[in-house]
Amino acid sequence: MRTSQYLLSTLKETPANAEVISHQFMLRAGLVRSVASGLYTWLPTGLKVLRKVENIVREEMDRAGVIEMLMPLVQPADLWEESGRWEDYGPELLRIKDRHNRSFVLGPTHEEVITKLISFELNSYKQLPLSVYQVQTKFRDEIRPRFGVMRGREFLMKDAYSFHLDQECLETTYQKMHAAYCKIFDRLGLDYRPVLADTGSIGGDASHEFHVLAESGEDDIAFSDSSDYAANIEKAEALAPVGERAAATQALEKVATPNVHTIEEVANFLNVEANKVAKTLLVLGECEDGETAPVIALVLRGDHELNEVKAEKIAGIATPLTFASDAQIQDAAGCDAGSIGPVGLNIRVIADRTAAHLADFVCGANETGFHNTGANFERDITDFEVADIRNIVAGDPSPCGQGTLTIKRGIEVGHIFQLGDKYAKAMGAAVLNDNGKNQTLTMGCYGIGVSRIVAAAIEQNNDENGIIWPDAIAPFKVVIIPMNMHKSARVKETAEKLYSELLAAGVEVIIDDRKERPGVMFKDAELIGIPHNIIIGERNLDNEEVEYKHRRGGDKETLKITDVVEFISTK
RNA sequence: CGGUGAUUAGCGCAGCUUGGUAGCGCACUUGGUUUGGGUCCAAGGGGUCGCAAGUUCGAAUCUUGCAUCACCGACCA
Repeated sequence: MRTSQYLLSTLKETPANAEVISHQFMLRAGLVRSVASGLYTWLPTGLKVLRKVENIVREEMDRAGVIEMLMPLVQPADLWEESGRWEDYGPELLRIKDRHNRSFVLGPTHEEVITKLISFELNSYKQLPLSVYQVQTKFRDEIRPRFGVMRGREFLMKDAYSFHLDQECLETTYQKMHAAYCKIFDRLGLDYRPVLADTGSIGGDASHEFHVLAESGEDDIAFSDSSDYAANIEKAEALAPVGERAAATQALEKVATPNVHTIEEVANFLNVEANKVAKTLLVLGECEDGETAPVIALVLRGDHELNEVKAEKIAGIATPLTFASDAQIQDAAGCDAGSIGPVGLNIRVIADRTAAHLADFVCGANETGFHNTGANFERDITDFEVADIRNIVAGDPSPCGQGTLTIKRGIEVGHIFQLGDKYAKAMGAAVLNDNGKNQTLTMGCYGIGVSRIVAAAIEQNNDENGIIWPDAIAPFKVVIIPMNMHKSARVKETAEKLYSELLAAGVEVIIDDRKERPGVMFKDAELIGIPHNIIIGERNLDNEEVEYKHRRGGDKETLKITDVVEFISTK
């Protein structure tokens, strides 16, 4: 490629509405342009990177015996009604109508289409197991798209689905996929971790997420410092404190705490640590049609946060988790939100494991402007349940039993699920087993955010001058930067010679043949992040040499012109 | 959806308070100059001032409504 015939589209200045590094560099390096919120055009350079990621994913899927196919972006509403997700998926599912007023969706994922297809295509257990994948555009009408292509509304995803007769077979494929994913992220050259994950709204049993570690990530990942345990904070279990709860030593006492609401204010006002205060949150329980929802109290230690995913899973608590309104709080506790406490509360009380370990603690007195001190479980609160409902915090013991947890930020770039029979049952995907009986299939699904990987790779690989691509996904392998080739016939001749030799050797090379000063060419090459730089100048030509520099840094070296092609080919 | 802020040339911004010929830098075109890290000089081209209504002799500027974009939160994965 010649820059003179290419759409380079680099920007000197950072566009005002790009916040994160990857978004800024993707715009400045001319990888993408925004069309509307969460919708992007991929410019030539960006597309090259996107395709490289896609191809690595494709190669490893193929190698793992997964078969490629392609499903439509637009899907009929019937399929979604059949799976139940027409109702369950919510407004993120973009619903559209055609000219005949028939309802369709823009596919946010393809479980429905694939499961329906498989229900027609497969008849016998002898055809199992089967794994298929596609690389397709997905559309999710995110409430707030952000960070460029990191969380766009339209994005490129690899989604794979596997079909099995039983759980054991599913688990074998799941492990193969796990290994294939590790291979993919290894090849991409990213610093990533597979972590235990919650299965979320897609449902199912077991799940791992693959995270690229980066400060700008939207997820918190918990790691053990002395084992390979890693889990999304949504999933990481908070163990019960060891030992018995301390015995009560203080009497229960009601104290006036005027205009004191938050845990911080309560702790300051009463001069105690936040970890000696219990906070009580009221949420709604499940209700039958027509009934008023019951209110349930969740008790946490003052310095801990509620884990909504864990709370939602407790039987009787409404999904999605809904906090009680001010009126419902008044009704259930008889006070404002800042003064709720478990003592004397006449509703279901669920205490977090750590909160349940408190003794002589402070809590709301269920009277606006008052708190209790010296509160104790068993003595003052007789009827309560204990559950793990908090987020783990750094320093907590690891659930694996080894070491303590630290927390890092991650960008979710892959997610694998064991789905079970949720969709197979709903869509009637079954085969005859070896007894000639109909048997519902068991499924797995496996996603990789292809376009998100491009952004994640930049988050992890950049400096003040621009992107530093991992070699495997760089848009070009080599850039030839001739110094003043419009003045020097020797430079021009050498540059052109090397360019055609590299092309002939199958190397992805771009030559900067613009009539620009050297500084401009260096800056652009660095911004775009091309790994290998060949610099050709008069000063080295007398020795039949050119300079070589790697984007990642290190000293410039000189190469004999005759050695360049081989040198680059071995990189 | 709640909160905050923004919208003036392709990009980054000023002008608005106090209404009166729409500006600057980058980019672009032309000529010259320079040539190992975003040269310098000169001359140019390019704007329904987000949209609509209102006030006014006159609106980028004041008023109202709407739209779009971004960030924080909630949501989602």
